Amino acid sequence: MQYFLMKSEPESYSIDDLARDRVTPWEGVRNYQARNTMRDVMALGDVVFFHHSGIAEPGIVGEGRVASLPHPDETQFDPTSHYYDPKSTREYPRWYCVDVAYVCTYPRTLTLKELGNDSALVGLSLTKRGNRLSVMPIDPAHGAHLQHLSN
DNA sequence: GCCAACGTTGGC
DNA sequence: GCCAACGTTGGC
Repeated sequence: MQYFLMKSEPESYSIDDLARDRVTPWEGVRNYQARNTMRDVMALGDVVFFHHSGIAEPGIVGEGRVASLPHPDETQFDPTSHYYDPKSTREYPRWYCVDVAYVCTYPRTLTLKELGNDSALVGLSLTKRGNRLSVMPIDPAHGAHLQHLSN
């Protein structure tokens, strides 16, 4: 079992939205590295840390689980979608995603600030300066520590 | 709202 | 294939 982290601006999609929906396709990722992680690395049942970005106290707010095999991101085919990609075709889809199922909301936010000061999390790419990846793998030891912190 | 980081685009 | 310009992300 592997650990990953996915970022979202709560204004656009929050952990509460996922709690309500139970499962959602993680659409709208338009970065090749992030796509490759979803398409080639993730497996059913893997743990996903849910990170809120773009707010005063960014941090990890809960957990999800990979709930599907990779599949084409439908929004790339939709001309009315913000994520429409005219260069993508049904035959050769450019963008893939996985479904993410809700697991839990943490009783408190694991703030970026806190995580950046934790000696057990040295090397965590989330807290590296300039990191913009919205989907990233998390080292197993770091993942276990994050779950420990959330209790 | 600023700006660092970094991915993408397009001219050459 | 280089690289400048531009756009986006996201913390602060």
